[in-house]
Amino acid sequence: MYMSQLYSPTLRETPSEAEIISHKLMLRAGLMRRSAAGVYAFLPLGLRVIRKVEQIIREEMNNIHGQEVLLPIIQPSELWEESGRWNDYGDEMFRLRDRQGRQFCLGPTHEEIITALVRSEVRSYRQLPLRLYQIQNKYRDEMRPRFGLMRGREFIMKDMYSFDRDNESLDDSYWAAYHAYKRIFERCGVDAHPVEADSGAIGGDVTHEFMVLADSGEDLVLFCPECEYAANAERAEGVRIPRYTENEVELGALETVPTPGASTIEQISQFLGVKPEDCIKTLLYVADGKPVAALVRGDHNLNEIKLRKLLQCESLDLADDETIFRVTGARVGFAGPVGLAIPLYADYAIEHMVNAVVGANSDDQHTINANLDRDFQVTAFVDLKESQPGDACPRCSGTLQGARGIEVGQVFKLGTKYSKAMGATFLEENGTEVPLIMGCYGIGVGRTVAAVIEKNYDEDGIIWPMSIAPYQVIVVPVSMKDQAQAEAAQRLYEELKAEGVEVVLDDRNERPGVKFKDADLIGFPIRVTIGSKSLENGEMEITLRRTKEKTSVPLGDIVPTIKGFLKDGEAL
RNA sequence: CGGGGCGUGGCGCAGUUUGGCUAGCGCGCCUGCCUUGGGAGCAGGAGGCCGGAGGUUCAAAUCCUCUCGCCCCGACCA
Repeated sequence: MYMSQLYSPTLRETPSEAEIISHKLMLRAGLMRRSAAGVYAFLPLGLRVIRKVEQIIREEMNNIHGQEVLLPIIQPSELWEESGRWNDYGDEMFRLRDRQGRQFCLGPTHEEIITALVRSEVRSYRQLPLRLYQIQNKYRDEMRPRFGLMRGREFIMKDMYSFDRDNESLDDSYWAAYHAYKRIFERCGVDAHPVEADSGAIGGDVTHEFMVLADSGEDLVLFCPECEYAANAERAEGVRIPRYTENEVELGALETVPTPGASTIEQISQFLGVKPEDCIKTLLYVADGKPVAALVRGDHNLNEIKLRKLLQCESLDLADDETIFRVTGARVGFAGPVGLAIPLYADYAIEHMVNAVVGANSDDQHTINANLDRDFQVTAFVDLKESQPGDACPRCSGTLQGARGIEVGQVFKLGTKYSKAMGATFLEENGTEVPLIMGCYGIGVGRTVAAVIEKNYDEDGIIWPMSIAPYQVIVVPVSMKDQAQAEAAQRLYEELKAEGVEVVLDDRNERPGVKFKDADLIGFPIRVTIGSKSLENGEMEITLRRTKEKTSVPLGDIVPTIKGFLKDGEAL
């Protein structure tokens, strides 16, 4: 490809729309352009990178006996009604109608489609296991698209779905995908750490997310430096520490004190001169229409996912003002466990609190010296708090540390959630009809590209790993006006192309500084510079993008040297 | 959806508070000369009904109303 013809408009200045490094660089390097919020067009260089990542994924999926399919993006509502998600998905789903008024959606994911496809064809255990995957656009009307490819409303995703006859076989599928993922990200030149995760709306129990650690990540990952434990903070388990019994503690007298207008923990602790960790936060929820209370320590946050899982409910919302008044007899901010006649679930940490400050269930009043057993009982002690760095490791005696992570992939064991709902069954050897056991395995392709850039850049631009660089080499003659340079460049370009090297010739009549800046910005791993002096000495100069290391190489050795770099591309 | 901010040539911005006559600057773009190892220089030039619609006014980028779009922070997301 000639640089003079390449449609890759580079920008000197960063468009104001971009905030994080990968987004800025993708726009500046001319990889993509925005079309609407969370919707991007890929330009030739950007597309080449995307295609390379897809190809790596494809190879690794094929390796574990995945078979590629192409599924509809426009999906009929009926299938989603079968699984129950036509309602559950809510505003996040792009919905549309055809001219007859039939309802469709732009597929946010493809469990329904694939399950429908498989149920009509798979009849027997002899056809299992089956692993199908697709790489294509998905659509989610995100409440907040942001950071370029990081969170788009239209995005490219690889999804594999596995169908197995039993749990052992599902295990094989799951771990095959897990290990394929490790290879995929490694080949893409980025460290992605598997961490325990929550399965969210997709359902299922066992799941790992693959996280690229970067400050721009949207998730908080907690990991233990002492052992292997690593989890998304929303999933990380709390630890129940046994209650001391030997230590006698002086219990203060229960007393209700006025706290006018102090309804937040911060206000209360300030007003009463106590620490937030001496207060109990009483949160009222309505679960499937019934009120429940969740207690966490004042300095902790409640993890709603944990509460939802505990209650096994369909709907869970913070109680509205009216409900709170009905249940507690007070405004928001003055609820407490003492005398509250609804189920009370308390986080483990509550068990250790002595002489706590709690809401008095009466406007502008709190109760001090509230103590477990003597003043209130709870329905159960459970893990409810949002885990955070500094918490105890649930697996060993270590202390959890935190880091931001970009979720580039996730693997789930789905079980029979979809196959049962949609009647996807097969006949076992003994003739019984049972639902298929499913797993699903996603990778955000665009997000992976963004994550790679977040981890591979410098002040001059992108530093592509060789494996996914849009082109491997750029040949830069310092001056196109110099006949000898231009010809030597052209010759090298042809030679490299003939050798199968992906190469761009910067044939523009630009000053060298401009060419170098563009080459660095776009991030070609290898640059061959052809200047008059070195050429007279029968040499050219090879510069490696990542290290900025320059080597003068005799003309005859240029091609072999480059091929050598390509062979051990990981080093770049 | 709640809070904040921004829409002015392709990109980055000034001008808006205190309306005023041909709407500016840098970069990029076009032509010519010149230059060629890190985004050169000189000269000439093209390109914007100031997001859109109403309104106020002798006069609106500037004031008022309504809209549309985008970005950031936050709210059970790959």
